[in-house]
Amino acid sequence: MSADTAEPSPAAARPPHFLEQIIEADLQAGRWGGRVHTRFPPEPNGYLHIGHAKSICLNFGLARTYGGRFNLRFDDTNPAKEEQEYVDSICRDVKWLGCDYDEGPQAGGLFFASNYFEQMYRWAEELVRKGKAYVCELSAEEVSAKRGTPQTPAISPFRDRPPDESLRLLRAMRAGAHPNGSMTLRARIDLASPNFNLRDPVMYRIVHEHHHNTGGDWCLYPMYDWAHGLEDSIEGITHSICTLEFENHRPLYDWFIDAINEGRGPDSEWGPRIHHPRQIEFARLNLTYTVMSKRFLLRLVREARVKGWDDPRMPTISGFRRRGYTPESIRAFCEDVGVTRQNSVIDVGRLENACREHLNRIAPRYMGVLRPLEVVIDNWPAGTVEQIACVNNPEDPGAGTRDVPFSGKLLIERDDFMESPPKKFFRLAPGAEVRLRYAYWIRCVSVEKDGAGNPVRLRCTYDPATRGGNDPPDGRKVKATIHWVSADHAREVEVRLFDRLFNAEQPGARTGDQFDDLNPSSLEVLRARVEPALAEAVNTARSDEPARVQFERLGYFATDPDSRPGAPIFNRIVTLKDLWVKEQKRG
RNA sequence: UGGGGAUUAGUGUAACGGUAGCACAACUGACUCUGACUCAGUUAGUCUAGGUUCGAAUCCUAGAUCCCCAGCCA
Repeated sequence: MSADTAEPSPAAARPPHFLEQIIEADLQAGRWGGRVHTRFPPEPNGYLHIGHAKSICLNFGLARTYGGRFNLRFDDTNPAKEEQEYVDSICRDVKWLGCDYDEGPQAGGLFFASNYFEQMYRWAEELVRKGKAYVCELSAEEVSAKRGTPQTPAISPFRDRPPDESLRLLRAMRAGAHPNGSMTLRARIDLASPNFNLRDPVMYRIVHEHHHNTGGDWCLYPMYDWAHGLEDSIEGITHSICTLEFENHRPLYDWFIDAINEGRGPDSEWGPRIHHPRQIEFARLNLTYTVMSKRFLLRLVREARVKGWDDPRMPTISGFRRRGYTPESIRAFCEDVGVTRQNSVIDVGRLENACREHLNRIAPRYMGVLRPLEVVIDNWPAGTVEQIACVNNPEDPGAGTRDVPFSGKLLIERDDFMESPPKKFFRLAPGAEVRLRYAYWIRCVSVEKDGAGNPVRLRCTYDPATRGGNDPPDGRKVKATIHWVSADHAREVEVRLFDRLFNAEQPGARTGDQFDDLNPSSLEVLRARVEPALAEAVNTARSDEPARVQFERLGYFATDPDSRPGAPIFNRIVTLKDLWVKEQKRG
């Protein structure tokens, strides 16, 4: 298993990307006292997806590269959407990815924005007293109506309310004296700014709702723009990395911290200045044939179009985990796609490739037949069973061999036989000869069919001189090797095959509704027949991680948690590359 | 229409005034007891138009295209 540990050190092999360049320049300039401290700040309102994985790996990787720390922080400022279930799943996913926030050299810790509510509130009162914030009694609809246009300013009739009065109202808001939506605390910035985010943004709104962490302590909840920079500041974050759509929010991020710091200093009545991190934006990950929005994924789950957040077809981290992806391969993928400020769409095939690359190194091989076709070997000595030694992993010489029983009644893959094969079909056909992997060469002498004309049994002969699958002395050649199982020894197992969830490269591009591009047949469940050693290996596997194996010539498979003792279920993680499929599509 | 960003082979991504390189995809071929893996090779690119310069993907000017922004979401 030594191949498993070989993961290239990411930042070493390539030129530094723009974030690394920024950090190196900051380090060079002595900013932050040489510290690097990053964070991943999810809102617990859904499960993490592969796009989040990129952000997690980025933030954690930066901390690792520069000997810094990495925090996991829940940005839990909206109780209406957040749940403990999501908190739990996020913690698990981040750890599974190998980005440990509470153990190891990068451990910065686990935090909740909601634990800072008291501190944030004190700063809010400070801004009110400084005349930088005021209580506004406009309704949401009125604010919207008075937003103005890019050219005309917004209108806010309460912005000149005296600080004392705002302070009194703010305290009443906090005390629960007012219903949802009746008033807000707003920052007094610039009603005419072409950046709408600066048109006196809301800092606090009233939400009478139970919070997963603070329970009923608060009915006043901070908005993202007010809260986020403060969270970063409190934790001593140096580089606050977020996605491109927050670019227009950066002036606000800076404004709030500057507003708090105004008048602060060593001898100030307000206290010392607070830490001011730097927000930097990068382009989020997009994948072909994939929808990444949490809202949409939630809909898939709620409308039962998939079996849950961890359905192996979902682009969630838990979905990939259940499907059988390794964290190593997801990390390698995130490293591979790079970090820039350009919007892009990555070919989902690259994720699959990263997975194949890792699994090829570590997955033991077995033989299994998905759609069986019976083969009877006419000249096989009746009643005899031979044990065939099979290589466990050609990529890993230390993996050894196992015995697979061989007999006169076999099962092969339906796709490996064609009655009237095209020119480039090298497998079994009437009169044709193939190698059974590690076993013998067989020749098809006749085909038995059912009433509908479908082949149900192949009658073949074997060549004893090809024992072990080796070339016979007469110099004969075969162009194909196929997999097989002994019919009477094979175990039946459930296999789940997945196709992409969407038929369109960019779901929703056609009609505007991503649901219109859902692939109706993205799941196929089969009863497959596998060699006995596989069934045994699975029973002894650890339960916290799936057993991952290669079915020779078919793909990589992982045991699903639905498995029961003696009744394993295999998810196909990804197929092997298949040039024959490509050849067929070419026509 | 206002503001903020981005444009380099099919897709991604380097090159930071000095030979446009890499990965994936595609296509050839070699190897092969997995039509896998591996290896070798081929095709193919600086959004446009001007300018500065001995020299421009890089700097300047003008334009084009795409993305984001008018939640009491994050």
